[in-house]
Amino acid sequence: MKNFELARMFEKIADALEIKGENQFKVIAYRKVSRILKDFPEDIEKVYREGRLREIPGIGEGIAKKISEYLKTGEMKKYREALDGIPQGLLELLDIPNLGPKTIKLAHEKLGVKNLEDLKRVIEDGSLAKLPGMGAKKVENIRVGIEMVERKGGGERRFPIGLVSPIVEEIVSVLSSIKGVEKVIPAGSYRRCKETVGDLDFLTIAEDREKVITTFTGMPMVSRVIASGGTKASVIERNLGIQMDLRVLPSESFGAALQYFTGSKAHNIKLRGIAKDKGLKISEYGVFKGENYIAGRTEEEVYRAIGLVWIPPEMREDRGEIELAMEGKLPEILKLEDIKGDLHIHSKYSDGADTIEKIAKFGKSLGYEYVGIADHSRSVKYAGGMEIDDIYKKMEEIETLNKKISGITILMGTEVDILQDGTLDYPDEVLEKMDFVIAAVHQGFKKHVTERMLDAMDNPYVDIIAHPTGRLLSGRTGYDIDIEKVMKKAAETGVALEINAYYDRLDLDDTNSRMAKQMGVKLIINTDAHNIGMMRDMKFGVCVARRAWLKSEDVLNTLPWNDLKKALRRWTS
DNA sequence: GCCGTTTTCGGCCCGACTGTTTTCAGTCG
Repeated sequence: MKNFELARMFEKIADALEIKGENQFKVIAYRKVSRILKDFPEDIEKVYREGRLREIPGIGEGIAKKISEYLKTGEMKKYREALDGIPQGLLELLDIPNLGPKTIKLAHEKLGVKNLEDLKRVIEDGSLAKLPGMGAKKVENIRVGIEMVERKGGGERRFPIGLVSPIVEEIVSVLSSIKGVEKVIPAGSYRRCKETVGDLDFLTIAEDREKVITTFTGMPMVSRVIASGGTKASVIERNLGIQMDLRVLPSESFGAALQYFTGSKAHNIKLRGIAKDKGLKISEYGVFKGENYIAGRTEEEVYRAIGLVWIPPEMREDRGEIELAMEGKLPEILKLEDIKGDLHIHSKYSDGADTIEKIAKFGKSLGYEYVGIADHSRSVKYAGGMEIDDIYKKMEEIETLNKKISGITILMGTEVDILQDGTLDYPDEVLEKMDFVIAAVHQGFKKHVTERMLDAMDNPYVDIIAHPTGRLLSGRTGYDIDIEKVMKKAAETGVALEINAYYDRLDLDDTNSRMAKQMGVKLIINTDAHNIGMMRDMKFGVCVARRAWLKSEDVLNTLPWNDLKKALRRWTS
C-alpha cells in the first residue's frame, strides 16, 4: 500500500515549497493531502484504479495527476522539482522551534546554510544576527530552539494516553475541589482521545482565578513553572516531563475556548471557513457577527451558531464529520457503556496477577455480562504458558465459579500461540473444548508473520486474532506483516480482529480499524489485562473505536454472550 | 493547489506574542 509513501512525499514537497517561498496556500494544500492520505482507510492504489481519486475532498486535478503519475511510473516530476536545490539537512531545520521557513530561506540564500551544523556556525560567528530583520534576541530564541530539539533527541515527544490519564484525573480532582471552581476540563488531543498526547491543556471557570493558578503551579507533581499570569499558567510535570497549561476563562467564552483548544487544528480551520461564509467569525472568545458576540457559552452553542450539531471530540479531525454534522447525519458512535464484556484477560493460571473469581467479580462491578479468561499457551514459557492438564483443571474451576457467582458468565478461553511454523500451540481436540480461542504471535516477529496468521485463520477453532500488528507505542515497531492481507483473510473467514485496549498497544489503531471496517472485518475490543486494574483500560480501546467512527454494531463485545456466540466463527461454521 | 446556494477567479482561520520595526513580518498554537 502506497498511502504513507505518498503522504511523506507530499509532506516533503510542502516543506520544500515553504522554504522556497511558494504561495503559502499551495503549501497548505499539499500538507492537507498528506494528512488525508495518512489516515485514509482504503488503499489509494485501489481508489486510483477505480478512478475515484477526485472524489476525495482535498484531492483536485493537480494532485490526482501527481498520484496517478507516481502509481503508474514510480516517479513524480513535481517531487523532484520541488526538492531540487534543497539539501535534506535544510528541511530538517523546520523542526526547530522559533525558526520558520522564511528565516531558513534567508540563512540559506545569504549565508549558504545547508544543515544544522551550518546554522550553529552562523549563530556562533554572529553573521545570522546581522541579516536584515534579524537581531540578537531572535537568534537567541533559535539557539534555545536548537537546544530543545537536541535534548529530546529530535522529533516531538508524545506520551501514551494511559500514562497521562492518572495525572489528568488528579489535576481535575485537585482543582475541582477549590471553592468557586465551576468546571475543570482537559482539552486538546487528550479530549479527542488520541492514543498519544504531546501536552495537556486544562480549561476552567473559577471565581478566584489567582487561587486556581497558584494551586496549579504549586502542586507537588510540578517540577518547573514556565509561566504564570493572571489568566493562564504553564508548568512541567515531574515524572514524565510533560508540559501542562491551565487557562481560567469567563463563562461566556468557555464553550468557544473549549471548542478551540480541543481542536484538531484541521477541524477548527474548516469550521472557521464555514463561519466566514455565513458572515460570522469564530475565535476562542466566541462566535461574532461583526462586533457582536452571538454565542460561546457552551460548545453546543458554538456549533449551533454556524448551523451544525455538536460533534464528539473523537471525531474532530476533518475527516468528513463537519459535512455530516451540517446535514445532521452524524453516526451514533460506540460508547463505553455499550461494552458487555472482555474476552482477553489473563489469570493466575498463566502470567496474570489475579484469580478467576476476582476477575469475575471485578467484571461484574464494571457492569459486564461476561468475562473471558484467555491464558497463554504452553510454549510461551516466559509468560507461564499453560500445559494441557492444567486446562482441564481450569475448566472445572470455571464451571464451579459459574454456579457460585451470579450475574456474570465466565468464559473459558485461551490465547494460543501461533508457532513459527504457522501451527497452533494446542491440538484441535483441546481448542474445540474452549468457549472461544484467541490466536496470537508472541515470538518470531520477523519470520513470515503474515503467512502464519493466515494459516492460523484457517483453523476452524480460531475466533480472534489478538494485537494483529504487535506494535508497542513505547517503541516496538511490531511484526513484519502485510496487515491488508490479514484483514482480507479475516473478512473471508469471519475471524475477528482485536482492538487491544492496553494503552501501550492500542493495536489495531484507529486508521487500521477504519480500514478493517471498510473491508467487512469483525472487530472486538479486549484489554489483555494482566490484573483487574487493567480491565479499566477498556476505555482506551473505546477511544480507538470512537476515533474510527465505529458504531455499537461494529464491535462484537457489545453483544450479550448468546449473540456473541452466534457471531464467533466456531459456533457458526 | 483546492474549491464554489454569492465565485471557474479570487478567495483560502484567528489571535497572541515577539522582535524588529516607524507600521509590520515571522512564528506559534
